Parts: sequence; C-alpha cells; structure tokens
Amino acid sequence: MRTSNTDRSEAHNAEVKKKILDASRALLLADGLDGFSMRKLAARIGYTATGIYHHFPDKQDVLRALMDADFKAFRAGLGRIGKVDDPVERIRRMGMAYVEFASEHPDHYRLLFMTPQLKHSDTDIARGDPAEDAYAFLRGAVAEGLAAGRFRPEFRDADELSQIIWAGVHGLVSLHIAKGGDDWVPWKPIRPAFRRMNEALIRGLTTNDV
Amino acid sequence: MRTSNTDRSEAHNAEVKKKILDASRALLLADGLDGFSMRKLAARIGYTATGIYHHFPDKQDVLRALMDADFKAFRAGLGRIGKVDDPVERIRRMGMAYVEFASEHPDHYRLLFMTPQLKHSDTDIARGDPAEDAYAFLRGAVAEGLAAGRFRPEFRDADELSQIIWAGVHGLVSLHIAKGGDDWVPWKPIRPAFRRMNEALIRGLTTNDV
DNA sequence: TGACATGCCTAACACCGTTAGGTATGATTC
DNA sequence: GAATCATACCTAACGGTGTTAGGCATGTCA
Repeated sequence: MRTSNTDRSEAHNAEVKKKILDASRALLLADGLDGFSMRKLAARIGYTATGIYHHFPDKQDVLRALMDADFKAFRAGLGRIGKVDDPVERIRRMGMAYVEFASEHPDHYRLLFMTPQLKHSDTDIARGDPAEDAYAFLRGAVAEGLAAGRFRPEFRDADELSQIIWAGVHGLVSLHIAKGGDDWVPWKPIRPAFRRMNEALIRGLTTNDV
Repeated sequence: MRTSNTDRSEAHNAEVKKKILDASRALLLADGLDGFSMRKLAARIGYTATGIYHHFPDKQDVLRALMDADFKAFRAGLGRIGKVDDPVERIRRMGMAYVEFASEHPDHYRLLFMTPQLKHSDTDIARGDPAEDAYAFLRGAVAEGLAAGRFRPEFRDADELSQIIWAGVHGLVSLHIAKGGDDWVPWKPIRPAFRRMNEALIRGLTTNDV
C-alpha cells in the first residue's frame, strides 16, 4: 500500500521522468546517438548526471524508454492508414509512411531500428496490439491479405511475410542513414526509389489477378 | 626521395600495420564493435595505445582500414559468381552469398554496412572496379540485365536498381543483426525468408517473358 | 664516431558510465 | 507543532575511454 506521500512523489517522479525523456529527445537530435551522454542530458534539466539514476537504472534504460515512447508515437503517426480497406493498399501506404518517418528523424530511426543490444521494455508498450505496436499493425494487414488469398501460395506465414515487407523498407532507409553520406555510391533519391521498390516487391509477393 | 632507411622502416611499418589490422579483426570478433578499444587493441600486439597512433591517425581510421580490407575480402568471397552468364541469376546468387557473409560475420557486417560516419578511404580500394568493389560488381550485373531488357520498363537507372536490390538483402540481414535478439518479434529463419524475398523482388523487378 | 630520424614509451587531459555516501527538503506521525 | 523518516538530489570518486605532449632509446646514415 502506498501512502499519499508516495502518491505526490510519484507525480513528481512522473514529471521529472517526462522532462528527462524530452531532454533526451532534444539531445539525441542535437548531438546524435554517439554524442549522447548522461552528463549532457542531466545538464539540460539542471541536474547532475547521478540525479538521473534515481529515475532510470542506467543509460540504456533512458534510451529504451525514449525508444518505447517514440515507437508508440510512430505507430500513432501511421494514423488514418488503418481505415484503408484493402490490406495490400494499407501495406503499400505503411511503407511510404515509414520512409517519411525515417527520412525526417534519422537519429530516432537509428535508435529505434539500427541499434543492437537495445531491447524493448517488458511493460511500456502493449505488444501485439495493433493500436500501439507497429509490427502488429503490419502483421494484421498481412494476415488479412493472407486470408483473402492476396499473396502467392508460397507465402503462408504472416510473420515471415511481415518481416520480408519490413525488410524492404528498412533496407533502403537504413542504407541511406548508414551510408548515405558516403560518396562511394551514387545514391539515388530515396522516395522515388522506394516507390518503385515497394511496387516491385508487392507485385512479386501478391497474386496478380487484380 | 626516400632513403634506404625509410625503405626498411616502411617494410617494418607495413608489417606492424598488418599486425594491427589482424589484431583488430580478432578484437572485433571477440569483444564486438562496442568493446573495441585502442588500449585493448594495443595490448593484443604488445604495444601501448599510443603506439598505434604512429601507424594510424585515430581509431576511426583503424576501423576504416579494417573495413576496406574486409570489403575487398568480401568481394573476393563472391568468387565464382562472376562466371555465371545470366546476369539475373548472378544477382540472385549474390544475394544468397551476401546473406551467408552477414550471418557468419555479424560484427564485421555491422562495421561495414551499419555504422554511420565511417566512410571508405580515398585510396585503398579501386572504386568502380568490379574486381575489388562489390557494389560495382552488382551494378555490372544490373547494367547487363538492363541492356538485355530483362527489367521492367520503369527501371532504367542501374544505380537505383542496384540500390533497390542491395536494400532488399541488407534490410533482412540488418534487421536480424539489430533486432534479432529482441523477442518482441517472432523472427523467422533468415535463409528461407531471404530466398523467398529474393524471388519475389526479382519477379517484381524483371519482365517475366522467361 | 657523431648526428639524426623515428618507433615506442610514460604521463596526462578531458571525457565517459556508474557507484558510494552525504545532505537537505518535505511529508508523516505523534 | 515537533520529531521522525523517506527520498530526491548532490559531491567525490573509480575505472574506463580516445587522444596529445614530450622523452628515450634504438638503429641508420654521414
């Protein structure tokens, strides 16, 4: 049983936690993932680095919490796509939205999808719930498409299919983030490239009886 | 003009440089990219950290040199694929070889293709030479396919097409490396998944007049 | 043999994530 | 209202990081 004391302090803690996460987002944007340090983060909210440790067990957990929050926001940003009836069309549009998100927030994208050893939490997101979990959202559309016989017969597993579709977007996006600054490769603009890739992949995955 | 003195010392330096790169490879394998430190690297060859700086300007450059060397090795590993006549078949096989390489050397893969701000050197690899540059090798096959009218009419640019194909493999592989340890997603085995993805993408890219 | 270049060293700087231990504030209880 | 107590935050420190400044000792060359 909690006393009213801890209630108030919990309200305070929630507020501080939010301030930390907001500052984390800003710091990530300003200094990138490599320049992200506990001391700099603390300075942004007028704390000492150790102060953060009363609200998060370690740096990984700060980033993980930020990741969870923004993963939810990312799913929310997929917005009205859910209302599109045709599951394949929904998949098509999710791809474009994904590219938009990654292009506009490359450091967040890198944190969310390109950083090994950064696991999701056990608690903060309702896994498997399409309303919060973007993977579940994609998987739902795929399962619908499967049920409607929209995919070629060799594709039977909704997870494998989801991962293939995800990989297509992720591949183009993450190559641009990791190697886009490298003039080794004459990089082509990502949006038109992805549009064509998306069409090609969907054409190759689906039955074409229109 | 160099004197014979520097000739000898250059031979020595080359030897040390090789020792450093070999130790780097081993350290990367043992401790991963995050555990890679100049002090640990130096200890492996019986040096102090500062000793390394006589052979490489900084840590990034050690990793870059390692990347260049192994990028060449990766291309070499593509081996006999070059002898396959059909360009589309060549592309298909490159994909599989790529997945093999990444699955067997995830830390190297991460260094090569998932690390931002790590540019290739200006000198160590003959860019654009299919014999040393894996991207050029892929692009060559793509250009052949284009010339033979094997791709759908909306695909005209060899670079864009190459990047789309590359993105497909890279997406699956890098998702597994970055997120494969995360039980959030019920990951499917990468090889069969890629096999199906490869087929689907190629089917969607090429004309199907067999 | 003397001069010199240089490969490697020790010492140090400024940063990093993290822990131990203290202090002061503010709520709870009598 | 006073005493107690939990706790949010602090300072100091540890062991690590990449990197630089400066010294020393070796080996080449005149």
